Amino acid sequence: MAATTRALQRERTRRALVGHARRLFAEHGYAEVGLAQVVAAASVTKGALYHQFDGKADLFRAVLEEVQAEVAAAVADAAEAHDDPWLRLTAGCRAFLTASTDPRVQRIMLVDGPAILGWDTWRSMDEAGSARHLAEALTALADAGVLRPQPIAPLAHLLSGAMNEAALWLASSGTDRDLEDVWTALSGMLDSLRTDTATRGGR
Amino acid sequence: MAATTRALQRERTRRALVGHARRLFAEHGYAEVGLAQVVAAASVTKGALYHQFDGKADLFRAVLEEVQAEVAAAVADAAEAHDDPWLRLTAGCRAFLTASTDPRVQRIMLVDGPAILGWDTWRSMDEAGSARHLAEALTALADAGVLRPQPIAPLAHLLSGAMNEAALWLASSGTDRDLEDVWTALSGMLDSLRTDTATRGGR
DNA sequence: CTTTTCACGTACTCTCGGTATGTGAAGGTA
DNA sequence: TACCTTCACATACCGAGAGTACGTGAAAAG
Repeated sequence: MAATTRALQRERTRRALVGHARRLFAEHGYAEVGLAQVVAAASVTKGALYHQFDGKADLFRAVLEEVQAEVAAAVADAAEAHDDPWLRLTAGCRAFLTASTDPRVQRIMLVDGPAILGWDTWRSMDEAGSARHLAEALTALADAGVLRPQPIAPLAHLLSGAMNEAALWLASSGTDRDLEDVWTALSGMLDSLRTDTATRGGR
Repeated sequence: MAATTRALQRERTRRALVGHARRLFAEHGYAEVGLAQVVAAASVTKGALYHQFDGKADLFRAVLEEVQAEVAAAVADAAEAHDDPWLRLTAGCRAFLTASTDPRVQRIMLVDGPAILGWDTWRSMDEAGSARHLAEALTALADAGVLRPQPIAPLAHLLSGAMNEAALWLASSGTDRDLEDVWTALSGMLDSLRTDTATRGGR
């Protein structure tokens, strides 16, 4: 296929646009960033942007996809470091909490995302990312009989929402102490889902 | 005091603007609604709007305050119907879930709010509303020894986030069955916070 | 009755997302 | 290698909508 010059250039331009847009959106918020700033930072013009994307919202969507993919990868890495399904769940949750506390992630993924793309779209994108790992981990535990029999979807949404909000709070006023307190409380919630009532280590 | 003609007229105009803006914002979303539509619906002009508000975002803030006040009132009403602190908590949570499932509330309070005003501002407004009732209920239970000793703030944020997300999910694809499943799962989480491990009735 | 204030209307500006069109190099074809 | 097509952009422009400057008439003050 020759790795055509055109395809390479196209990909470089796209990378530049997404990269700079991501930085600007994260720093100032979607509404405060003009396309003029983005194309200037990427050293291209609006023509290039509209050749690659359908518009500002579509550019944001590409940025969000990248951010969510990275968070999902962090969650997956943390989970795959363990064999025990329960540890996979807790390690994944902790990794999500850590990754989502990054301000560069938050504004894009948790604040602007739903408002720009609509909640339904945001939801489906989220479930293609880290939320899928959560649902899968819960399903595996339910199948293994570790969790009390119950519908998974409502549980996954409750936990996902809890972690999203906690991450925002931690980034806003969070100390290391707050992170540990959140984790203790969240661990307690997770433990309460188990069939055995014994509390496993919180840390 | 005399209830001046001017003050009355001013208040009527403000009411009209907030009321119609609320309906339009809820129906189409903040970004899709122009100020021209709002002032036309309220039968005034942009001059009136900018005389009463600092701009579009400030108008939205007034709308959000009204919505949050109503939700908070619903929560407070439900809680005050009970004397037992635990029932006050659960009834308040259930009321919040019900009220927040209304699409007219969601888009303004849960989706657009944080993005338009910024998460910090949205958070402080939320804590002046229903989130305050949640924190107070939890504090009362902790003081009474019903809850295991633990920091309240992280817990309140986890629960608040869980309910926000659950409400959005319920409105999006929710049946009555889903509502009950969410409530069962949430009740389980709340129960797990108690000193006694006995599970009280979920309904 | 004069003067000031205030609530609002009118007309304008200006930023910014989006579009229509031009252009030159890459890549296929004879 | 001459020609033609495609593609990845650049340039110039348009329209919508948020925000502003200024005018006005009725209410309140004196």
